[in-house]
Amino acid sequence: MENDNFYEKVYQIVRKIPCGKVTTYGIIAEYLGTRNSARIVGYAMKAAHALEGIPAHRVVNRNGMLTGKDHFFTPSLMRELLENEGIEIKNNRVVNFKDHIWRPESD
DNA sequence: ACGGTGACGACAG
DNA sequence: TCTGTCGCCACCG
Repeated sequence: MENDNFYEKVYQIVRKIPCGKVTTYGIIAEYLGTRNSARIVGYAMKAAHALEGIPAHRVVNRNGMLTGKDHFFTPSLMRELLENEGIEIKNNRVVNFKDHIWRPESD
């Protein structure tokens, strides 16, 4: 279904991210056909904070860094949620980031 | 209606 | 390798 709302498109993808996996803003933007709008994806995630069922903590930047942690209720929440799912975080970064990447196309 | 803003990413030095 | 700069564009006041 063509949804004109860019945010909603982003949310639909983020909702699909499996437990224990992560993806990046750029991957989502690219999958939506707007490779240069990764920034907008991040902006959308900020707004997603108010919604339910959006695992925003599973979206990190291209380096696997938790750049959005400051936008959570507490800065440590993002890390805690990921660690609960078996993802190890070291120095604000996902350890073995490559092994945890999930892509929308593999859904 | 319009300009500033930003949970990014690519590239130059 | 690491830091700085620039382009990108939907949203909000």
